[in-house]
Amino acid sequence: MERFSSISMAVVRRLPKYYRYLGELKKNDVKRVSSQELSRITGFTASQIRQDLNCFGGFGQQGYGYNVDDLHQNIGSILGLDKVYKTVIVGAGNLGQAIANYTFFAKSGFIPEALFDINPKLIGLRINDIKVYDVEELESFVRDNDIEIGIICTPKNQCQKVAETLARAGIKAIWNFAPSDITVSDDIIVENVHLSESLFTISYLLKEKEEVLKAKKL
Amino acid sequence: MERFSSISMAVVRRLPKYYRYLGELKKNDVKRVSSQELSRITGFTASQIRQDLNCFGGFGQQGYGYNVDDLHQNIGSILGLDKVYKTVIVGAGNLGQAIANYTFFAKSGFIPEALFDINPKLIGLRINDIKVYDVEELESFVRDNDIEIGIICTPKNQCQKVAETLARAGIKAIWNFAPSDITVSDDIIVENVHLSESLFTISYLLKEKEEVLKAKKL
DNA sequence: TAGATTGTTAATCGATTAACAATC
DNA sequence: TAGATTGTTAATCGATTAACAATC
Repeated sequence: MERFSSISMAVVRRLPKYYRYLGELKKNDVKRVSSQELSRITGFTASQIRQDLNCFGGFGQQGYGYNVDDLHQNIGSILGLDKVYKTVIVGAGNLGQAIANYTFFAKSGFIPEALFDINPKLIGLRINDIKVYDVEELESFVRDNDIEIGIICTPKNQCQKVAETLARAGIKAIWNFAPSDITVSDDIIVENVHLSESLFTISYLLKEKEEVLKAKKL
Repeated sequence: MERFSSISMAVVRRLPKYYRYLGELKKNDVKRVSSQELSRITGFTASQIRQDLNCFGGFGQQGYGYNVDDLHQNIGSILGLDKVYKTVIVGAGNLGQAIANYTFFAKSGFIPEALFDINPKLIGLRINDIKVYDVEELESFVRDNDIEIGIICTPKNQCQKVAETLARAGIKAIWNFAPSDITVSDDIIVENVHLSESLFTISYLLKEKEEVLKAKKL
């Protein structure tokens, strides 16, 4: 995926964290917060936080800090959370069902309009009131319903085919949980969630730690 | 989590990708590969690949490249994939079940020994032949069975409590899928999978793209 | 006004890329 | 030997941190 903006991905990937912590402050009725306090909460430096926020505008006020409500709403809007996105979930196994049942996504504006599967036992079921369709109907469904985001929860061997179908139907973004990279046109946004890579990082760190401890003892 | 090693996390997080692509080359009976070819496949630069690999040793040979089998095995061993890790999954909802059913993890050496839940309807069930226990038994189970990795698949409001129980029982690493950060002793490895942050990144990029297109048309 | 804290520039640090001698 | 490609050093680039004037 090509990018045109000057905002670095490092900054973009911190925004959801700010958003989440600000949401918590808001829930606790905190009205103002300084970059120093945000630093304590998030673990980023105060300087970095001020730099990050200033990529998008001067949300703060000297001597005061940031208004929690305002900043929360502003970041939400920067993240595009003030609109609704229609999604489809392809693959109605455990993972697809988990996502269909995860109300937080729907609450955040990502609305699953349908699930798709090849398994006849699943087709026709309703999961969290979302209907499971035959994957044969995926292309027309996406096209006819102006679906923007496709969520791939199929096994590895299906994901490329599904991605191509979604691309043909005019999908704008793909959230891919299959443990394989997919190749689609450059103008479709692809976000991979490679769980095994996350898990392998754990085993690397476990091993590294063991080696360091061993070395220290000698 | 404190780290003592000089290897940067940027490098560590690329290792699983190398491992995966090398596994695919191996499956396709490719015997040797150059950094240039790996660059084409992975999208990293050839220079970066050589730098990364040389953090761990000279696996290549001038004029030849890298032996696929050897490199695959070496990176596997660097990642700690040549040993077996006992795990528990806390939370036997859709996500916990998805992970319990995901054979790839077990094949990679991460063996789920038990699931835990508070829901009496789930306790006693077997999922992919893994028994669901009452979460009350979590602490003693982890302690008595030398569990190394705890996988948290509970809702947000449970995860901190579960993390503390795991910590008390002597867990070495926590893989956290709950949409909240957990606070545990610094010597426990914590890997967070914050799905909403990944999703919000998509909506940011969708919005950014729209704005850029709009600006271009003016 | 004095104190606090931002917005922003400059300095530093770390990661990536380029270049090339070494060598298979 | 000639060609290919690594391992490694040096150069560049980008991201983070420090510093401080502006100002609420």
